[in-house]
Amino acid sequence: MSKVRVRFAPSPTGGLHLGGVRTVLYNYLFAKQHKGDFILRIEDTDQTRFVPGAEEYIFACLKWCGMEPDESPLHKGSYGPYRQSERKEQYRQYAEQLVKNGYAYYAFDTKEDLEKMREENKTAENPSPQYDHRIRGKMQNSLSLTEAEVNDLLTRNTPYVIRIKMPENEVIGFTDMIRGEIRFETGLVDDKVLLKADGMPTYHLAVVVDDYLMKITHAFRGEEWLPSAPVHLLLWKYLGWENEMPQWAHLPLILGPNGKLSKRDGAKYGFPVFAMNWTDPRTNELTEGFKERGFLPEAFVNLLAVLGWNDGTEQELFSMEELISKFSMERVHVAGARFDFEKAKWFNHEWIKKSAVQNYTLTVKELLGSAGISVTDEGKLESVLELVKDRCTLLPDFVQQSSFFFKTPDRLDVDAVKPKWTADKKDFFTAYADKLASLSEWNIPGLENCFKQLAAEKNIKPGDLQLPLRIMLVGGKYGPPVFAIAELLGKDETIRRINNAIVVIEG
RNA sequence: GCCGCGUUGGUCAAGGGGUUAAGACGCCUCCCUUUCACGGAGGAAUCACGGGUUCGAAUCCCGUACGUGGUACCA
Repeated sequence: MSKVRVRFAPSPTGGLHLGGVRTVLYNYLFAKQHKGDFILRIEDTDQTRFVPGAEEYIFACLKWCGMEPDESPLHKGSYGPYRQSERKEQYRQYAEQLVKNGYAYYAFDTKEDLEKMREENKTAENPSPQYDHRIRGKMQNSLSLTEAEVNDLLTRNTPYVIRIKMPENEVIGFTDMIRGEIRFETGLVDDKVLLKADGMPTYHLAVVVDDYLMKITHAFRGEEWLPSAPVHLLLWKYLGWENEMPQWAHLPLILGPNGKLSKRDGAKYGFPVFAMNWTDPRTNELTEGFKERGFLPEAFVNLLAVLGWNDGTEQELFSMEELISKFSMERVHVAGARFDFEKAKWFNHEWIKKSAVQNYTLTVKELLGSAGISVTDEGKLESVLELVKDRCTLLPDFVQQSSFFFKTPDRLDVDAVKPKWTADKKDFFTAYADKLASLSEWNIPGLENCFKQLAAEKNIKPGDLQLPLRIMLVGGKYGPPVFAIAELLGKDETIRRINNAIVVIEG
């Protein structure tokens, strides 16, 4: 069997959203599992939709997710170029070959002609008339015109497209790796444009030609492509490559709160839809990314992998390596899956807990930096992160959970203490600060024993003193166990915070 | 409208003729912890509907409804 080769073929028109990343992921997993190649091909045949920066952005997203292509415009391979715009000259010959063999034809209809045709044939029962076998005889094309007329138009450089000639009455089908047998009636499909007037191929021609030329063995794409599958099927056949056609799988859609997930949903419901922040260079509109929201790439990949796939066991947390060995296209769910941001957050929380803190120390350090807290002692940062990671769902949560280790709180939640504040308590804390100064064992048991002994001496329940101490050190009602905080804060800082807090509370 | 694909709890889902219909997220209760979490123990679903086939159907077949995608010289 020949080497597995799969491809992801985005058009560089904007951000890369969830569904796109999942398509990449399934391609990548399949390729790596079979020791095959993962190819990135840029489908930039629509020059009117070119967006500067979009291609670089796609590479950045793939890199962040840990899915490097084996071949791409940036990774050398023997099947380049990997941008369809740079392959432009290759497509025409295949389109012409189809015309010559009677499988396609020239069409000279202008935009206005097409509009007119749609307008005239539009009825309540048929709101969107197609350019198909019933209509083509009435249009301006090499099927309806005489050879002389066609030659005349051609010599006068009349713009034309090449359309596939769909058979009137055939049934064509294929076996989808996920869905099984799928059939279509060719008479119901329109004569899709294969080569545009500007000489660029449409997706339909380009995908077939390039998949063939690049020796793609398996083609995975979104379910939205299923309706045009008969066109591609016929093209493989008409071009004489039927035996080399890749195996296909059409991946289920990822849905938003209502309907297909769109970037608008993200803005509307407050969750990211793109892998990374994307700013549209034309409108300057920013669409939030999972990365910037504080997701770990491991979590992002994990949650995407199980949105539509599972291994049949109860396992939910998978590393990339596990996914590579366990993934199977046959176990991909057929139905679309609704994206649930709450569950997505759960995955991130789990990955924060299970990862070594070194995995995100740098990111947290940057987050703290932009919150005005500069960390110089990275060893301490790591200890802090280890201590607080159970309480952090998204990376930015670390800012609140760890700031007070590096910076004396600006504001104490005195309201949490004042109502129950007494002279006895003031007395206790004054004495505790004193005793800490001479404490030899600066560790959790030492701090706690000292605290409890003193509380017993003063005849106060230790429980009544814990919250005030927390407020003194943290500023609020949150954070890890209070003696663990004191331990990391160190003797001087702990004593200073207690004494300062007494003044604030008394005032 | 037509065509394709789909339909198991709010969500992700296992299960593919005989099960008390797994598990996870979220929600609720309790335990742990006199912070917040983590962790632990519980609670809540007759598998869209209607017909078949069968001794028996969430599982097979047909229909209906609903959802979703396509119906561009966009991908």
